[in-house]
Amino acid sequence: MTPSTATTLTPGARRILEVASSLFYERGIHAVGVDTIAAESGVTKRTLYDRFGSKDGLVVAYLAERDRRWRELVVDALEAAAPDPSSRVDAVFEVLATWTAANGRGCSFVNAAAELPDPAHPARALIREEKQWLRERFADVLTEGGVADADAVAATLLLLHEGAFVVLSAGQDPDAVSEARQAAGAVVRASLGSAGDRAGRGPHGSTS
Amino acid sequence: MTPSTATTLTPGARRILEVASSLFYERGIHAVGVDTIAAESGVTKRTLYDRFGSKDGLVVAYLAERDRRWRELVVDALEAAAPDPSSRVDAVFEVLATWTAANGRGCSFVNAAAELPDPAHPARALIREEKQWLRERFADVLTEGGVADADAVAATLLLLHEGAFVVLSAGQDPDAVSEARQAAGAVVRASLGSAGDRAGRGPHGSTS
DNA sequence: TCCTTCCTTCACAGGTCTGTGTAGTCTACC
DNA sequence: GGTAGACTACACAGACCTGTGAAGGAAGGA
Repeated sequence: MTPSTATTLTPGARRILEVASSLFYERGIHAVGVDTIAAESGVTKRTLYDRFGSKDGLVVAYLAERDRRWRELVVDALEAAAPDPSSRVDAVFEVLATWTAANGRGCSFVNAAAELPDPAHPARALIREEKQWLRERFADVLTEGGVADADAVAATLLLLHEGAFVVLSAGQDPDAVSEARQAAGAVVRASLGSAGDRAGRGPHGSTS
Repeated sequence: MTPSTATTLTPGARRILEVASSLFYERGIHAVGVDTIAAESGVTKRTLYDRFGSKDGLVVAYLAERDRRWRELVVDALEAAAPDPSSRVDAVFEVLATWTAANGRGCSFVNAAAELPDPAHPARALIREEKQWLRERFADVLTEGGVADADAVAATLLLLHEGAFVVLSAGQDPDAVSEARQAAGAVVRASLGSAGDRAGRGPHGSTS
């Protein structure tokens, strides 16, 4: 538990960030004005600009804070899981299930990317890194589990993970996460199977 | 080839829709004002409101038109493909490759969903139907190909398809679509293998 | 000739947006 | 007592937002 970014904030700044985080996520970034954020934080606009410099600065802080909280969950889940690749990958998808249960509006990074087309926007780097980080966690788990083509399998797992987020929120399929979880399990088992023999049962074949 | 929605539009309305489509997609819906759209279409704001009623009406028309064009591509590709499930599923992912090459800002429906949180917004129904439609096309192809658990496999294919879109645009991984295409091929082959033929190369084997 | 459709021109209402300038208060700490 | 930091209060700039009202021109069909 390293002292988080949140700890270094002044009380007003922390309230601003909490309110902004909630409003940006629920309503969208462009749809929420700084006046609203300041009012709901019980703070003046002056304070908001003194703390975060600009609306963009606040947006970046919002994404960074969500990123931090989510990574913490993933890291903790990976440490708590049984050491075999199937269990560890499944733990990541369980975090997704928990996270989406409390965050019904999809992935804040994907949503932010939709609203911030400028590739030079500082938030875009955060978004890119978030996806890459998860992919690397998958690859680590698979490599440590002895999977040969860990990078390729990790790529597939990332696709399933992100696909679940989108199909759940935009497509409104309530089973998306559990579908992804099952498919991920099948992919991991197939990749473990192919380490020894190349047969590979189907992704929807018999489970335990 | 049924006469499309576009054909019934007046010349001015068609220009408005073309411009709005381009601007909404490239910059986002909230970020583009009706003044800009009217000006770039060489049309007055009055005409825009006479044709589409409101900005929301124009947004719905924009999404419906993109939906129509994309479905046309998918239907054509499915008809042109060899009749086996692997080829037909691959054809859908080839459409995705073509489409994303010309549409670098991700899925317009996912982006719209990010900007339109209200579940009652008419665009949300379009978005939900679009994802469902693709899933049903996958399920049809698999059922006709004799796959037993066609629905579950179709769900996985949809996850890979949507995941590719997101990882490409938000995650900025240029290989996302081809990764999804390969993974989809492996999933389909595995599901076929578990029905009849036992070919089952690994999930990351050679593709043609 | 009349009527409809499409579109133009232009002003305007009423609001919201991000961001700044100025002045001053309260609290904690040295 | 002095000082620094956090915060309030509030007006304001300048731009942009969606949407409407009133009046009229031009083309094509009945």
